[in-house]
Amino acid sequence: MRAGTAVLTVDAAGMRAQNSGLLLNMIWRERQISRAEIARRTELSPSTVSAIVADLEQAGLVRSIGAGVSRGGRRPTLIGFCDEAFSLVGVELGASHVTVVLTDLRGRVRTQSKASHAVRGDPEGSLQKAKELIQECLEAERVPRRSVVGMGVAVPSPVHPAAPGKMSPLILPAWKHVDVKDWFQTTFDMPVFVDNDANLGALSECFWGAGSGGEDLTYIKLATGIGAGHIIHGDVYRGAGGTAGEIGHIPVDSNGPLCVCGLRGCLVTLIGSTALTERARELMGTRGRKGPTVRDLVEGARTGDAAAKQIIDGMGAYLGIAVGGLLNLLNPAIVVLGGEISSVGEMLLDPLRASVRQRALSVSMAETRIVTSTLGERAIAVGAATLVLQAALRDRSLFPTQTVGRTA
Amino acid sequence: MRAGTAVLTVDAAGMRAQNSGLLLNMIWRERQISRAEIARRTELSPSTVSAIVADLEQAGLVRSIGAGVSRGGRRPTLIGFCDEAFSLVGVELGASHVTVVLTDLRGRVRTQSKASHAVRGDPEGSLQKAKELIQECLEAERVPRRSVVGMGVAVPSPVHPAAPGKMSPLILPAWKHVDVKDWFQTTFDMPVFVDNDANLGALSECFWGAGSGGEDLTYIKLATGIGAGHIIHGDVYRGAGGTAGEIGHIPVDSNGPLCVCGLRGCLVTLIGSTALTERARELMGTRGRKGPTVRDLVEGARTGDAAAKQIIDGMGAYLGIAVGGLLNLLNPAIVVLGGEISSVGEMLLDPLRASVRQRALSVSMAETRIVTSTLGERAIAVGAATLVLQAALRDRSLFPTQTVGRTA
DNA sequence: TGGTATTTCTTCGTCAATCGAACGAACTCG
DNA sequence: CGAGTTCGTTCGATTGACGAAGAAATACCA
Repeated sequence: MRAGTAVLTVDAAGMRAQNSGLLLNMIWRERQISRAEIARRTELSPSTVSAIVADLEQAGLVRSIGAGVSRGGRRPTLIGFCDEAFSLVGVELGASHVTVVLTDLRGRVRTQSKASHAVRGDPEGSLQKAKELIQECLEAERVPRRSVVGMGVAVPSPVHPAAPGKMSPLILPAWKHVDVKDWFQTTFDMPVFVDNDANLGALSECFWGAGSGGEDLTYIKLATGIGAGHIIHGDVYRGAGGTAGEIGHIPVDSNGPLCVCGLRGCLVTLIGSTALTERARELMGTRGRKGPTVRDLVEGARTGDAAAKQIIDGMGAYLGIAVGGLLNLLNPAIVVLGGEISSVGEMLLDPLRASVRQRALSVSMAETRIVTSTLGERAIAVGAATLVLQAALRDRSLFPTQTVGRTA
Repeated sequence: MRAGTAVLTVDAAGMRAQNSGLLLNMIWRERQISRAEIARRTELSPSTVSAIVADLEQAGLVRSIGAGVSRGGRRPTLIGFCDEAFSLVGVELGASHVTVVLTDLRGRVRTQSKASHAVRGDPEGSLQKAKELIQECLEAERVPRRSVVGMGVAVPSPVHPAAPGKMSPLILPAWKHVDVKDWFQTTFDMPVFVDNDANLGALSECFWGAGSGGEDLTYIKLATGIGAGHIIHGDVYRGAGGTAGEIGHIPVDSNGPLCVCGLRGCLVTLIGSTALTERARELMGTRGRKGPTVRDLVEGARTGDAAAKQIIDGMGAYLGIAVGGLLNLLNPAIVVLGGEISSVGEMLLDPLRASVRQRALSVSMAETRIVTSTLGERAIAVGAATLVLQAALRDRSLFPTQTVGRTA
């Protein structure tokens, strides 16, 4: 009994908000565009476009960046987005580390800082650590508090849409009594957005990586845990309870080892970092006291180590079972693999694609590109910052109204 | 590099269109509501609401339906939707039959007609059959052509968003040179919408069945083929290539029989109608010349036949593997089972839920309701009609402008 | 029973945002 | 160097929503 999308009503002011938002997005996307061109594309009248652009210029969001090429008459003045007018803070609370980035409005990292920390078991300490790192970043760039739009936080837990600050008691039991969103909001007094790490990896890829230009992709984070994030119609899709994308607990081998979740042969027990390094210890021998790491595995694969290659082949085969199901069920335009191990590139993609081909309809396979991420280890923290950007590009009022415009 | 939803720009007329559309939806959803209540909920001014309601009344879409209860002052005049003002045509091209329904704007079937036909191999004959049935329905109710909003067509093939009239050459090779959408459009000269049968079953459930009230569900059609349809944020999700929901070809048993798609142990080879009836023949013996049908199986299960129960148990177990993956990947709010066999209800749901519990995270499991459809065999044809309704509720201009208003 | 407060809905003047036409500025092309 | 084109702005007209005020209908209370 549901019907058309429940949009908000519009009055005269809402009309302006909607149109100016649309223009802001267009200018952001196009990087440089003339008023005349905007008028042609939006079918708004030239006078309206001029008025709105003046508004945006006043707010310090866009500015003139010289003249374009003539189309047979007066040369157009190009309008560009002020990428550096505001800053975004992105925080990644990983399983065992905290990463903070300070980016501009084009996802470029201005400062970053990172610290190892046992996040899972120590909420208070982790938050304190995050606070220090954030302050460090803000001070390093002498960023005035006024110019920070907001803060995005990536957490290693599903996030329920109705209570975005609460962690899953199953995944992070120690965090039971903490509300992450509230804590950051009260500590830093700015808008805070919280989401799952894989979801934010997906958002990052959609904005800045392999999926840029598209609106639908799935990102798979290969690390200690295996998680996926879906972007559907340009938005993170969280599912009814926020657990969409929990690909790590898909059973792929009914004879596999027992998983913490209670099931047997979950993907994560077979290709999670722990499983990989254990297998590496068996096949490649111990390196130093602590045995081989994922980094060693990547290194081994690069230098042609047969054992490393074998491990990654096996990983591709298992992962293919889950990805095959994904293609049949969701048919995403792109599947992006992230996490440290994904840096081996084709070495993982080849066996993966072969495995998927055995399990997915050729049609869905043909429509889907499977690639590895090129954004590196900051992808998730940047994705967190991107969550703020996405919100602000939708709702202009999130950009602080600044008196002295810093432009770029 | 994508940002805020690419909405259209708004001028004064667009403002009215948006607001009147919103109001129309609200009246449709609420069935009866006063102008004052609309004004409170939409935060539109009372004068504006009155003006828009007058518009809608003029167009024959809504009408006064008496007075409501007073809240301490003048009694409100309730406005209701004219459910019977227009008609919708829904066509289902099944694997071996053609069904046509004529519904009102509340999904109620006014007339229906159905014929067996070998649809897969005979495009021309099927279309001709459909034409006859449609004309039959239109004449039976003496529906003036003017009052038909449009036609929805369900096809047993994935539908590519970019070419909605073309069938998949893999699934329906004989239909290669036919454009279904074009054919119906030129034959009946009205708006035509085409989609996959499972997608339309899902839409039907979302509007009129188990999912009504919600915006996210997955429907699984259990028949000769096994297909799923996803409703995400109130909309059919088709994926990049239109093959989202091809759950039938998820491999659930690596030792299973070979499937037409080239893989082994696909869900459809294990729990498709053919597999079920074959298994029934083994366990229940032949009934008459042709062996047991799905109907016999349902009947057997109802009357407590042990063999039938065993077959359905097995079906639930296999289906659970696929549904478990679905819950982990997509975390829908509701999973609805459709198709003839689903009428056994709990008999299928029990083993299914047990199987899913072994394969899905308890979190996603807890958030998801798994139920059987109650809409019966017309669900898909009605879903096709609903596709037209959904489009028209979004874009009022799809409703024909009629001079003499037929109301309800 | 009658008066007052409340709620509903309409009327009418005001306001805000867009549009369209006209205009000046800047440029290309022949 | 002039004609024609394109770009951006200015200004009056139009449109739709809003707000205040008023009329109608009803509940509540003395």
